[in-house]
Amino acid sequence: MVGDSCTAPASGRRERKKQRTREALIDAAFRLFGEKGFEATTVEEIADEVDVSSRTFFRYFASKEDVVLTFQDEQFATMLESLVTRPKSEPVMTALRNAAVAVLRACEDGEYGFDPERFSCIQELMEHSPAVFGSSVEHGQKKQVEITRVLAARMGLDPAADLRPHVAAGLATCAFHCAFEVLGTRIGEGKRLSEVIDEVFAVMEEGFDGLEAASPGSAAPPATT
Amino acid sequence: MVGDSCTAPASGRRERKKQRTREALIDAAFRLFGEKGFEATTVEEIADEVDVSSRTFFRYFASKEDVVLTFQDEQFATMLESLVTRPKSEPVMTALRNAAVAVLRACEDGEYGFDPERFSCIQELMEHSPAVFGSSVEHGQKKQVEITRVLAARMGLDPAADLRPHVAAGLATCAFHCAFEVLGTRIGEGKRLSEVIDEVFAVMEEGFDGLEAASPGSAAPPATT
DNA sequence: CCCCAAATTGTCATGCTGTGACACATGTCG
DNA sequence: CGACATGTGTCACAGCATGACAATTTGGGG
Repeated sequence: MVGDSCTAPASGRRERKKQRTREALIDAAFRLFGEKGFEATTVEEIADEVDVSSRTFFRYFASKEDVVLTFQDEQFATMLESLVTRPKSEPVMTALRNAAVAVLRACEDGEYGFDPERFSCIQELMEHSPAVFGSSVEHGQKKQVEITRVLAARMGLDPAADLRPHVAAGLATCAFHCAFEVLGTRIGEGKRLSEVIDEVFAVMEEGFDGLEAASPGSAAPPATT
Repeated sequence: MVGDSCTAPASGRRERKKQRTREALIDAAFRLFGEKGFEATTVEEIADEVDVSSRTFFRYFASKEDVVLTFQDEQFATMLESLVTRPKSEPVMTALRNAAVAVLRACEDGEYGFDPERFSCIQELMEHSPAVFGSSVEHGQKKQVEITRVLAARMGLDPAADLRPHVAAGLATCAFHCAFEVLGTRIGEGKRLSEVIDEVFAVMEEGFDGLEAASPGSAAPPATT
């Protein structure tokens, strides 16, 4: 127990099987969610589809929502990576904006390991299923503290002593929520999420009252990566 | 059915009794939540305390969380009222800031119908109970569209055609989340929520990168009402 | 006063989520 | 192969939430 050297010590076979089961559960879940909707799909049905017991499902996922959240976690991790990669010369909001746009583009275009089809499926779920929407918002809010940490480091501030990293991280989360909400209105029709979030960040930087507070330096263009 | 003249047509008595039951349920719920925590309290216990069946509880509240959300709804309504009262000369963010600070002060000081004790009780619940926190965030996100409507009207914009009211409303929601989160860290120790949210708005207006983007006109002081 | 109609409530039944306990079997390693 | 660990199925159970129906209370008239 002391010398716990390996992260995935178990010999390959077991681990691979678990991974396959997990993937199978995710696939089955998304298929059923797509066919019958999230609420109308029971855990038992998902488990049956993969031929495991319901109990086993809950050994892989803490809840039905967790299957969907899994994905959000990956996006989130990618966003964080993208964020730390941004040159320190960029203003904070610009870095956040570029990181956000980058990760959404990746999801939409299937770069990295992302599956565009599943991405849009999740968007559907978020719009039509309150439970998914709710848990996603909640989860995002919890994850926000990680953004705060990264930003604090980037800004050279102590998150326990300065509000700014918290607010900056909050604005990023807010941008996602806004973009998502707008996507469901007439403004967002036919637009891609990455596009909309870019516009949201633009509005944040420009301000609301006429042209009163148009920022000086940081009117950075969308960035090509 | 056509000439539906009355809002509360039912003869006063019935209505009053229902109201009493409702209040009793809320009181019992908060008392138990305070004693044993939210998750450890079952609906049955709450109902028993008031001597009604569990089934009846669910006729008054859609869920256990709903008891807490009831409150948030009142705060929200008050905030909206406060917002429409703000002079149109104020910049949007200033109006939001003043409205937010006003409603939180009211909660803290027991103005209007607010109960300060219950207010702080809810804050406790939000910090210690994921379910409450989650449903609150979710609920707030849903209510945000109402802020968007009000702001759009104030700004003279069509919310279906312009991003700005959506973003402004999002920033307000974000300010609440941030303030709340910060309250749990060392920065917020001993501070009142109204104080913290005021600071959060200040940071939003000032920007993050040194003094680079300090806003010109709208550095409004906290406002005394 | 008494009966009718409407609203409120209790009871019962049911489905689903999520968890704990325990036995079984399957993979792992010496 | 044998000892051990790990994953899985089964069973049991608690809690949330909802539908259906009967019983009760309440309010309004005749």
